[in-house]
Amino acid sequence: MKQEELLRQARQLFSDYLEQHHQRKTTEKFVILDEIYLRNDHFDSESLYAEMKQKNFNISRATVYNTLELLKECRLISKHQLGKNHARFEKSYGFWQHDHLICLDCSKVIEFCDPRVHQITTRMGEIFHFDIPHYSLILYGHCQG
Amino acid sequence: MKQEELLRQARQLFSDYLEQHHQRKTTEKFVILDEIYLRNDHFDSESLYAEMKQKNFNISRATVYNTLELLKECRLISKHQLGKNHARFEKSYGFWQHDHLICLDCSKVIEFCDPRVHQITTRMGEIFHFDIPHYSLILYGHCQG
DNA sequence: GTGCATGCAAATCCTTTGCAGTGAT
DNA sequence: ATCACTGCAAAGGATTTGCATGCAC
Repeated sequence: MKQEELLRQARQLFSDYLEQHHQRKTTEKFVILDEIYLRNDHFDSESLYAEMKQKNFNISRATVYNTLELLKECRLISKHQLGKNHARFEKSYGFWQHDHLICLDCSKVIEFCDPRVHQITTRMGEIFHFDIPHYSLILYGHCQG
Repeated sequence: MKQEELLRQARQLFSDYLEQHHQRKTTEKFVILDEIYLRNDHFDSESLYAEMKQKNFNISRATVYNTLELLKECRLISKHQLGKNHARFEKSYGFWQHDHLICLDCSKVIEFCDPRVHQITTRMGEIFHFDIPHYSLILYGHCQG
């Protein structure tokens, strides 16, 4: 799918979500969505905020955080808490669900998929009678090891 | 294994570790180790610190954090970053490695084991040529779901 | 005796909150 | 016209740091 088409659909999904949840469709929210879907990396809130400033969008940190929360709720982005002061976000609409392998030396992030992860969440949900809408799997290692 | 025997071995392992890493064997470090091995829960640094205060051990937060770090390095405890301001520790010597399922509603923590987790870490290590000494798997769900 | 570890408090980091003003409905 | 959303700056909580003192070696 083309990048523009993906963004168009993401905007539509966000718009629908805001409507359903009686949230106002502000310019700021959509500017932030656009910015995120232009990026292809694992970014943090500060670098997103900095990029806004640099492009002369007068958007506050509070709004960045509020919008990231909304986008997370409607699953247009995913958030990964890689460590205490190390939260990272990435766009998720139109991409495969995946997990992360992080190098403890150079902080390189590798994405991987393994069907067994889903099997585990399903099985544990059954065993303990939990509905499991979300999980976090992060492998920490040394590259070239 | 009896609790006292487990603690005795943990103390010995800690002592050896400190010696090998040229760290001083202070009273504070061993008092903290004892305190942790008396507990059977997933605790945070503040509750450990509070318990010290309550028992009239004059130990500072700095020392609590320093010692937790050392105990983590020598694998006598494990640390789980359940969310940004939500780190939890538990003793790990003499216990099976396990992962966690957390209820988003009542914060209940369930421990589980699944051999597929280890298979995944091994496989990804092979594929990406990483040495993977550590990982984190946390499932977030709703109980009674 | 030397100098690393400790206690204390201030500093730090990311994130959240309070408030007054703005703009979406 | 309403009142939820925004920008700004100050507050917040967990953890780290700096410095003077004390204790392990």
